[in-house]
Amino acid sequence: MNTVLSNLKIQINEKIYVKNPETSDLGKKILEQSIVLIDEIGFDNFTFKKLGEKIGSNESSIYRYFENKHKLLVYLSSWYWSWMEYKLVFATANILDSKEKLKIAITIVTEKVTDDEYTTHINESVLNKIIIAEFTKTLHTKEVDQENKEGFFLIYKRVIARIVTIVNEVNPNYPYSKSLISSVVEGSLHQYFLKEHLKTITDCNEIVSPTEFYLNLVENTLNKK
Amino acid sequence: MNTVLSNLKIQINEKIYVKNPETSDLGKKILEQSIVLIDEIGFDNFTFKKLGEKIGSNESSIYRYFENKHKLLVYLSSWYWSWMEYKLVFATANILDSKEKLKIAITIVTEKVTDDEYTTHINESVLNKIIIAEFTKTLHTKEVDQENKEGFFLIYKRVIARIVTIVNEVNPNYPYSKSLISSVVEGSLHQYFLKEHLKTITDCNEIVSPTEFYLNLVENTLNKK
DNA sequence: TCATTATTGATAGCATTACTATTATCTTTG
DNA sequence: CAAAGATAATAGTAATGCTATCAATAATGA
Repeated sequence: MNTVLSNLKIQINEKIYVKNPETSDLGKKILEQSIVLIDEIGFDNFTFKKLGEKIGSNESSIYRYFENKHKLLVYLSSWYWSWMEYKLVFATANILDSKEKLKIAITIVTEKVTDDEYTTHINESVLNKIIIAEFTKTLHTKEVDQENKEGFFLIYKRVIARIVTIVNEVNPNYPYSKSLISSVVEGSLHQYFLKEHLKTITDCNEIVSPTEFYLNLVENTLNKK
Repeated sequence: MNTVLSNLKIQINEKIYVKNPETSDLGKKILEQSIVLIDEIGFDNFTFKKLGEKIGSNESSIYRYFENKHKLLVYLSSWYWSWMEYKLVFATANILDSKEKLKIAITIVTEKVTDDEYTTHINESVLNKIIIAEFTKTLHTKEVDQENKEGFFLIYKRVIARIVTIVNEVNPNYPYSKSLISSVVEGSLHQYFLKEHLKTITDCNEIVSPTEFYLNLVENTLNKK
């Protein structure tokens, strides 16, 4: 069942890759080790040549899977948000109370990520570190509108849309549900970043979690009359 | 008085530049035109060579002012937040009511930016567009801790700290004032970005402003008992 | 005003990056 | 075992991100 699940849950837009990396050993090694290498040296210093050396393969072979490193990052991001969506749907299924459902959803997207043992070649915990450090770079390019049109960010937007739906159930009169949730999802990554690097402008630390902050924020915002 | 003000309000950390660009014509042209060029082609495609061509000067001359384009972006960001701090201090001076002061502060950091006529070589409106599109890139590098130690982000953190102080006046019992304000300042840039590029996950548009959303958010969060 | 110094411009050069192309080798699978 | 497909090795090219050198101006001060 595990394999069935791990195949089913992750569906990546075909335009993001040249050849589907999930279909070969080399492809999976590219995914696995690019996560490790980007975490190690940062996306800006990451090159296909260095990745090739790391996986004992050739630069040109990697180009057969991804046009460039930007697309690879978009792929990894899509994978991450797809996995997040899966967790979200799974955790909120069969929960009838909207408030409870929202609480679970906010927790899922803001809590600390641990590795999912069902996926062998992706370490979600390290991938999460990359998303915290590098995800904004997938959006902040001159090509964002074109890539958005091609559906590169669909899964990310769908994750947000799902939570927005729950917010609208909890409080149909609140007029900023989309901004609230996009702010929570993006902001949570930012709070994790600050907690690590700019500690003086966040309250999040070993004791106070981003989840605690955001649960409180969303509750106060929606339950106000 | 205007010149006095424009000299007084902007004080940039000396470690960010090789030679102070405010001290020469070429330096000012570098600042002025780099803003225009980064806005035009994006920071990723921006090079000192292209900037040199644009200002009719030489690549190597620009290197005498800034070590690399990253430092130039850090400089422009510092300039922006310094200008923002100035506006903030100015607008909240002599306001006695904390709630009113907070309202003004949130408005200042989230409202649409228009050009400040007192500064001749910086177009704040275009600079704001760059900050929306590129500011996170100044932080999301492998050198962030080192650069933070050297004070590269001091002004940004001070802007946030100032507003945090006001939040603490308004509601001394609210335990997440730093996360709230860092979330508002960063999130506001993000909402402007979404409004432009990923409209489906924000409520902000021509009618609803990020300022409206954030004033509501902060009010609901702090006035809850 | 002439000499010194600082600033800028022009040119060259080098290592790295971001690819593309070609050809050889190695695996599958029919 | 032959053909097709995937990968590896090598080479090459244009752009990037610099550094170094030297010449030409401009500013300054003795």
